Amino acid sequence: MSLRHALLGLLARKPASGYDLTKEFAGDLGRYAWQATHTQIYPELAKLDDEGLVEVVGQGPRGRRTYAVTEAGRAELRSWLLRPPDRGTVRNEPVLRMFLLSSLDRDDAREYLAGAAKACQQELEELRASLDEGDRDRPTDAPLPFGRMAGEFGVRFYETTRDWALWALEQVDRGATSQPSG
Amino acid sequence: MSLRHALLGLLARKPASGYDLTKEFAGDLGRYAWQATHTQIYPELAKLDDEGLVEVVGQGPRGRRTYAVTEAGRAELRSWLLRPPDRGTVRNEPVLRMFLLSSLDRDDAREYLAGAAKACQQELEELRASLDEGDRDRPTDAPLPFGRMAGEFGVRFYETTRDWALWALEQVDRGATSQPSG
DNA sequence: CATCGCATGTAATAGGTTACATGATTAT
DNA sequence: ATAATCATGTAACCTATTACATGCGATG
Repeated sequence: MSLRHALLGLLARKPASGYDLTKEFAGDLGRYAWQATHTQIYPELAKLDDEGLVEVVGQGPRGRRTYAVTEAGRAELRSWLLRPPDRGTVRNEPVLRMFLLSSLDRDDAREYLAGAAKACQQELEELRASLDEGDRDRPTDAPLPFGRMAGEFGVRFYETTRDWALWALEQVDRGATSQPSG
Repeated sequence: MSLRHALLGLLARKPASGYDLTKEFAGDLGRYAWQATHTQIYPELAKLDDEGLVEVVGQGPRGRRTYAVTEAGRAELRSWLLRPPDRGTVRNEPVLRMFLLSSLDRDDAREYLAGAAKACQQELEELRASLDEGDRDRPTDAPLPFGRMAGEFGVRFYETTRDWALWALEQVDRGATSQPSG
């Protein structure tokens, strides 16, 4: 179960409420690594509290509860992170779509791949611009914040996916010339 | 729901039994795009059959049933693939781990990142060798099979992840010099 | 005093995993 | 005979999504 470790990891950086954590998942974290919404997060925080892995360290207006990770929680997080690299769950819908394309009509596949490559390129440019902006406001030798690491992976992942789509497009076209009858 | 479309896509290439499909998910498809086991696949095939998206086209020993996609199923698959690029579910545990590293002790993070980069490199080399071998047995201008596309994405994904890990390692080290007290 | 954002939750349903279970055929 | 592989399934449990629901506090 990765959600609880994601929560422990976020709280290990600094105490936060379920609401704060929900916002983090709505950003780059949720976009490139792991999705979650408040309906999962609140019950999971309650469970972690029961198990003594997190604790309430402050209360605020509107019933706000600020959680922090406990020593036990920190130990659990560390042991999870340093466990041997069991290859975890991978479910990537965009990639699945690309796989399945090969089972379709050539013209449809070509159109889709070209569109996908273009869309990647566009998202890439937007993301890169937004990261560059953030970098400008930060001293060059400061340690990178959490979100910046996420964004960097996003950039590289888009580039990779785009290039793969272009490559796949070539393969489809090559199939078209070698099998002119189908 | 992506599983049903994965099944339709596989069957659109050629008719197969639940058992055959299970084996496909155990390979590169399940490794880079979408995981599934027989306990999900058999019930889903039954549902697709009820809905008229697939049909039984043959029986074999031990109760083996070979399914094929129907015209309705093919239409559903096509419409799913060509639907506007709603950014789908992303849950990638290895990437999540890397994100959370920044919340840990510097020495642990450094060790993990170096290990992860090395492991990526190793998997990459194995995969690349296996793909090269397959390529040798195939005519140069033949259309690439399904699994080959998957493998290619795997190679590129490993390269990207490895390079990102090395970059992240540099960031961690940079943090160490700029904040010698922590 | 209306509206927006903060902040929390529950319930129903859908999707996915693990454990359990059975039996036929083929290879040794 | 025995074991391995083929081939199917069910049940219990866990994880995730969608829809519904409530109320406080700040801003205009």
